[in-house]
Amino acid sequence: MALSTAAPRPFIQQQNLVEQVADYLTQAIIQQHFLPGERLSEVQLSRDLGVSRAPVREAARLLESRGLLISKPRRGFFVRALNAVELEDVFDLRLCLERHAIHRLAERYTPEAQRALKQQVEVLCEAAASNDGTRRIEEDLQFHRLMLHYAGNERLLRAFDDLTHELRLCITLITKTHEAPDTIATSHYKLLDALDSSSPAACREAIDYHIGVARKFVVKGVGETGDSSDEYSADEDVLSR
Amino acid sequence: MALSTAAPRPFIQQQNLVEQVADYLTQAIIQQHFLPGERLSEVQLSRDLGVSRAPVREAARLLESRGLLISKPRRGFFVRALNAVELEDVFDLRLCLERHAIHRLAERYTPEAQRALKQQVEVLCEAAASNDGTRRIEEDLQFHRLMLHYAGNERLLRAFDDLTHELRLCITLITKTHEAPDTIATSHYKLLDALDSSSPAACREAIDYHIGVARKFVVKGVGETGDSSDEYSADEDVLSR
DNA sequence: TGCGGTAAAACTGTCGACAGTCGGCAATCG
DNA sequence: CGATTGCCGACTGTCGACAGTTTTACCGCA
Repeated sequence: MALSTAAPRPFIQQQNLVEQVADYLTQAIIQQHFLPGERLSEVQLSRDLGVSRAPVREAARLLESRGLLISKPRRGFFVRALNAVELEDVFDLRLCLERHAIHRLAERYTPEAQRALKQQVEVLCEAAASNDGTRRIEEDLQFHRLMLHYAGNERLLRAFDDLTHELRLCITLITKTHEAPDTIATSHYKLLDALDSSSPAACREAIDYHIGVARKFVVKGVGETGDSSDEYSADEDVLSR
Repeated sequence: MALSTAAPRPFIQQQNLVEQVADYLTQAIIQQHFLPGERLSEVQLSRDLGVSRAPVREAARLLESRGLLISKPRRGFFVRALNAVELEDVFDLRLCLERHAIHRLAERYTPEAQRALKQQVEVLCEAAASNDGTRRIEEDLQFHRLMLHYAGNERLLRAFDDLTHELRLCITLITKTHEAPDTIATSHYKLLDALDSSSPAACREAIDYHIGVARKFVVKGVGETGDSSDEYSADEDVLSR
């Protein structure tokens, strides 16, 4: 939990402290330095990072809004642990967003978008071949992010980004699962082909298949490690207010 | 998924200062006490509300994550002003979410859901007849919230709630526009009929029409008042990172 | 009168401190 | 011996203060 850097004034120097702390926490969480369900102490973090509690609190709130942390009043922040149902919901929402995006994109598929996506697939394949699991995942997400971007709806992109944070929460669990580079390549080229064809049905089929595969991968991977019980989610009444 | 509202809530629930401030700010914003683009001073708010700056800052961060405020580093917080494009994006995303939701709901349309939605339409009609514009809007949103809820994807509901905050940002502008109660009634009963029919095509058509009408209403209303220039959005590169 | 530069004012980012609260532990009672 | 109650430590919620930066106001100068 506590990192080794015990210097009175560690690496962090200038720029927004809140963002730096947020980045640090994000990395620590998705790299499993903080385990799901683990409680994070504000003072402890302040000491470890050499900053006061204010930036830590604000960063924690930021991560809470991104779904990486959960706050219990007067108890503090806990690392979010996705159970199986929540994971299914995440992929269902992802399907919802990407279906919409690919249709919108097909309506306005410019050569520029085509070029950018094609290039990104190449980068992705390269990453897949390099055996760097984390980078492969990031490049994969970046491809989809590009799709959402060229779909032309900034708000849609933001919703996807919000979701992405939660995706990373569980995806990194299965970084080891090494998908064959050519499988990834064909999987993504299918999306490009569907876009080229301008056929809504083809687009939908392609994206459904694509996300279905990803979902199976992650759900299976998480299922093996076991979904921690959500002891912190105190059965909130979602209909209130 | 707990829809049992009988959860043992504590009788006295002393609300956080943060939440109280957030509620105050939210109300002040959607009631146009703070104008779009206006800068909010932390110290000013602290003085006015009789609290320190810490809760104000945290509340502002919260509203920022909800899209009601925008923060510029070392400049402070500004009330978000939606321009025409952003407004279109909001309704496009809403269409995306609700299309998905109504399909999921059609797959698992329980009598309980049917009853709850029907009842909510009645409440909505009553509100529409009462000439209370704000309440009409809230009951309308609550109907859609119920739809999303019974669709069975909590994450989808959260995405909708996030969007709702931005919807309120502009909807209240046109509170005066008084839609006829029977128009609202038929508009929503069409959704229920589509759900009863269990036909995906009918569901999609109904929700497309429904949201299309709402969109026109709001876009027209905002267009009249004029969309303030987004001088605070410093042309950020959305593709970075 | 218009303009540029400087200084004051105001504000945000950050910090340390205090008080109320929660969870755990131990002493007490049945 | 088990359950209950009171106490203790730790931690969060909140506060006021300081430093650096941005904005504004003012003044001299052309």
